[in-house]
Amino acid sequence: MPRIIIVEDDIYLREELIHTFQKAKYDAIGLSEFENVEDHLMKQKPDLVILDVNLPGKTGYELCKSLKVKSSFPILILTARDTLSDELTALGLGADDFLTKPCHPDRLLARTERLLQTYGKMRSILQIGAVSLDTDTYKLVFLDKVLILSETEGKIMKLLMEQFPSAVEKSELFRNVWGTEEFVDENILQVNMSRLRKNLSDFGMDGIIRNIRGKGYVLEVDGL
Amino acid sequence: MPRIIIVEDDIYLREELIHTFQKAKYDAIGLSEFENVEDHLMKQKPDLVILDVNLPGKTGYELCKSLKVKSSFPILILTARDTLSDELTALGLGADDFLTKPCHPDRLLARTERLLQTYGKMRSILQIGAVSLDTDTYKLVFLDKVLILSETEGKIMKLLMEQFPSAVEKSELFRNVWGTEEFVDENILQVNMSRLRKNLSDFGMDGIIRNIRGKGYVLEVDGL
DNA sequence: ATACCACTTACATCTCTTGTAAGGTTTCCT
DNA sequence: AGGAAACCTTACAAGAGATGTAAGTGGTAT
Repeated sequence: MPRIIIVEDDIYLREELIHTFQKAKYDAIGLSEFENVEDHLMKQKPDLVILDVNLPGKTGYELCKSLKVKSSFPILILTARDTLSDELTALGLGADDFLTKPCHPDRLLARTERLLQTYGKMRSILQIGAVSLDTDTYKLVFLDKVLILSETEGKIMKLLMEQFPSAVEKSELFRNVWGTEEFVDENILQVNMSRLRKNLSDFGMDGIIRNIRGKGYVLEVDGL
Repeated sequence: MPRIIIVEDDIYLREELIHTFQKAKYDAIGLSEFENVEDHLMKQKPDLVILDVNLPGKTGYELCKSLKVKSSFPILILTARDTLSDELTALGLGADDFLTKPCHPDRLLARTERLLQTYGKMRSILQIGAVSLDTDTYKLVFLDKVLILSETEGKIMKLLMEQFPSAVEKSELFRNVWGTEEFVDENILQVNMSRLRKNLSDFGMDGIIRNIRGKGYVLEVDGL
């Protein structure tokens, strides 16, 4: 049951949308908090997001832009602003579809369904900016180039991308990559970090893994 | 330069569309033959297809449906029929977007651009019905299950899917997998076919590779 | 019936990945 | 400045997985 998060401040419309999606067998959730929408959203791990444009605080456009940088779920913008320039802005910011209110439920459902289908094939793909990683095969794609990482390096990269822009603690790396919290030998992590960095560097992604002394590692994806 | 194929029987509109896309730095090609559109289209290896609905011969809907079974490029339906039911039909058949004529060039370009961006991540994916194969990593996906093939088996599978529904000759397999036309030892092909079939069978795709005595092999994807 | 083609299994080789070891470099604190 | 702790790098060897060879079985067409 795909999870759809609805970001809409009009309570009445929000409930209506939730109802529409729930009737169609979706796990529809409405957000009623408009502070830190971004964090709330990410925590819910949505399969798709419906976004209004006129929101208290950050606009839907700003939200869309920053969500698209670090997420890989589709975003559908639903708004009362119906000019071409609104549509172009939305699509330009990475929105996957743009519909205007009022919108027939069937149209909304059909568009939603189609997006979920398209993105279904990419369920295993993590995305940060122009970089994407297939977590099944550890295929890294960046600027039309492809690099296939080995299993260990891939797992490290996966963790770094999942937690971006936060840092990943060493203990967490040990737990997730080697299955043990007790990192008897720190060296093994360093060796693999070294290998991964070398590969990334040859690939054109120099210096994107930064060490945090005593803590762990972070991804540094400013330039990309 | 992404290649866009335009399937539209109205000459005037077709030229206008081609011009719009060419100005936007696309490799835009119009189809003027409406017999065997499907074969013509596939030969051009498009990155995206713009499809009219009212065509001589097969309708755009029929075309869309059969293209979607064997291809992996996005399809945008552009039509004068503007009812909700038309849109629902199109989306239901797998169309990636639905726009009505007359359509502002900027809107068309923005929608096209977005589709190309979304599908860009899947450039390396072959698709036949419910089966897909990533030709970089040889990740095979079928019914939410994932199987990662070894390089040799993956290359064989790739050829079979690329040429579907035609057969692949043994000489072609030797050329593409082992880099030599002269198949000194036929056994190596048989061994790898055997291994591939075993893996596919365990994966729930039993008997989909059929031998053609003296010729080669075909994919048999009726049931899937 | 027989010759040809296709299929299968076992085994050895090879490649790629991983962890270990050892030595070097950077950073931080006194 | 000096030393310790944390981090980085390179080389090497063991291990796992993939590939090709060999040899024998089974099926099909004439």
